[in-house]
Amino acid sequence: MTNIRDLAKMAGVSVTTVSRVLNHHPYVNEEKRQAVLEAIRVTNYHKNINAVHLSKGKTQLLGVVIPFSDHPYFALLLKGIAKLAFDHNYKLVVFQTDYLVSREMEALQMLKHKQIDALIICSRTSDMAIIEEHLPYGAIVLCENLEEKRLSTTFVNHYKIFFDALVYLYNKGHRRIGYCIGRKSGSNSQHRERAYRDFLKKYKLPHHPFYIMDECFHFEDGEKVINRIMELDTAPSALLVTSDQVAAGMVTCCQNHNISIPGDLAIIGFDNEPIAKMMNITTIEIPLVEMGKNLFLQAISKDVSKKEMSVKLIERATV
Amino acid sequence: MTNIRDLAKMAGVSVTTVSRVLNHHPYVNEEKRQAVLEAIRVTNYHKNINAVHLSKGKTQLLGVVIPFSDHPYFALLLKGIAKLAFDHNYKLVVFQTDYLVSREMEALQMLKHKQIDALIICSRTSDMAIIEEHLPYGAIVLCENLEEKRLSTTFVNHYKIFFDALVYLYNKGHRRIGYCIGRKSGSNSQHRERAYRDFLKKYKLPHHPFYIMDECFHFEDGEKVINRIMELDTAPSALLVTSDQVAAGMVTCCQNHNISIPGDLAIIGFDNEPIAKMMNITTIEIPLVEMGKNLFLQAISKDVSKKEMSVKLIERATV
DNA sequence: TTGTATGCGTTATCAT
DNA sequence: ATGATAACGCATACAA
Repeated sequence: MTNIRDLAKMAGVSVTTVSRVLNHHPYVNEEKRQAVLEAIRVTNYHKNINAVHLSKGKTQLLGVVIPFSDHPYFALLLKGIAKLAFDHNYKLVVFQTDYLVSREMEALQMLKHKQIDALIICSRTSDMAIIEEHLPYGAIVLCENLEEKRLSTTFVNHYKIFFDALVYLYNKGHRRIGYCIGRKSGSNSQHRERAYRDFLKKYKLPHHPFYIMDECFHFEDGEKVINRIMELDTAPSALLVTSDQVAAGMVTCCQNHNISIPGDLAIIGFDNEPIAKMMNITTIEIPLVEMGKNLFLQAISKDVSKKEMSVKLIERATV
Repeated sequence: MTNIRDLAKMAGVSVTTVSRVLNHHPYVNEEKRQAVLEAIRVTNYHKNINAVHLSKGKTQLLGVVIPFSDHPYFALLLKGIAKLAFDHNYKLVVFQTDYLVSREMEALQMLKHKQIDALIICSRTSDMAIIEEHLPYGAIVLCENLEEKRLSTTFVNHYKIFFDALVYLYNKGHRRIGYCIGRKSGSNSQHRERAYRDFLKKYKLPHHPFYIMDECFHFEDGEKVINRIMELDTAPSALLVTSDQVAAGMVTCCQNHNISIPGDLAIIGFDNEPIAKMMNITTIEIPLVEMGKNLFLQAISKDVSKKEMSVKLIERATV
């Protein structure tokens, strides 16, 4: 494996000069430059990037933490991140956590070990205390609305979105409204729960614990939801479903069970994933690719920033 | 940023001793070990992994090339890879290529630059000549049935699968059978095309170019296929669809257009993705997660191996 | 059991 | 414009 010193010897120049032509620095005689280039050519030389990283203290590597890679929500986020990463010559190390803290810790460890320059956590599992502890080692970007002054975030206002969607359903005549979320513990879910409670209070509607369903992530989970609803004495007449995947699963399942949508059950999905368009599902569009792009920019930026993205209700056939 | 030398000074030992306790080597006095540990504790020390990489010439990083991250086929492959990567303490650098050669080259470059130890290419875009050229820099694993003796592969027998599926449809009475694939140029597609031609020949069926549709990857593409079929004078009575995503899109679209499945159109999907089960789609199960695991093992192995995985027809309601 | 010295391949500083 | 040399932080052969 030929190195920069070998090149220097071959071209009859110093390593510094070699380094200069390698990095397109000015102040190098054209003849010598050609000599170096020739040495590079004959030896089929190429840099050992690890040496560069050690010397520079940077890796051009960005960590991205997602719970699942096979979910459109995160795939679209990733798409936005990857787009800008490519443009800025960054590579991505993807951590698929399945919501396990241990996996997320792995990413944090890599930041500490300087193997990645910064870390984007699309959905956090570990405590904020742990996150903050790792802030000295590099930028950490999150997707939540947080007070913490030392880290950047890109998010949507889940409280407002949820509240508005609930009011929308109320105005359509619905009085028995439930919702499906992913994890119960996520901070986004807490905002949603607060919105739900505030909504019930404002409109003097009774609280029905069975109308709240968690662990809804994938297409298949839509089936579980419908099955559970069918067992209820008084089923909800409308559901807010925080993923079009799950909403699509519900629509499919309802067809099998001859449940009419929106007649028997109205559904509002989230994200405006491609499947929502095809299945004509009313949904709340979240600009995931744009969010991904912003996350990347925040990750490589020296400054801390907070960015709220706006969403859009797309009225289709399930309400 | 404290380093190994600082620790040595603080603990009153040599850097070698520090390195020994850091790497859990034997032959180190317990007292000194404690002294080093104490120094590590008070300084909150942690290794600079880049230095380790430079010194060792390895990174514990594995590259994975996929065209899309938001497609279940590749997501499941990735899941299998990620599972074993975690167990073996490897991290993954994911390259999402969108089938662009330039993106794939990026991955190859990283291999050349020793930033990744090996590379798994789940769907190849660049020429084999380019791939072979990079073989000296690390293991490259592919998902095709290849002769090349210097690289490992994990694959399914696309020729046989296609041929058998066509015969299956024939035996069900179908005489106008078409198929949908992703890229026309991929080597897997070539095997399929050969199977199709051989099938037509054997059963003396006419070749109808319009029965072959490419660029079918995602859910939405199912709609395109149905629209195209509806414009045909004599539409196919059955379709082999190389992704359950697309098959699901077709089923959904057919419902909107009152096209009966399997009455008007029979469909066999591929992969046995979760959506196929929910929508009751007849499909050919490919053990993607298992394939992913095998790909990983091949990537870190010193030996070259070829592994054919077997598939299973799952009969459901679309044929 | 421990330490010295050197290698890993590059970049950066400083002098000329 | 060019070069010598010192970082960068760790691993390891060899000596003791």
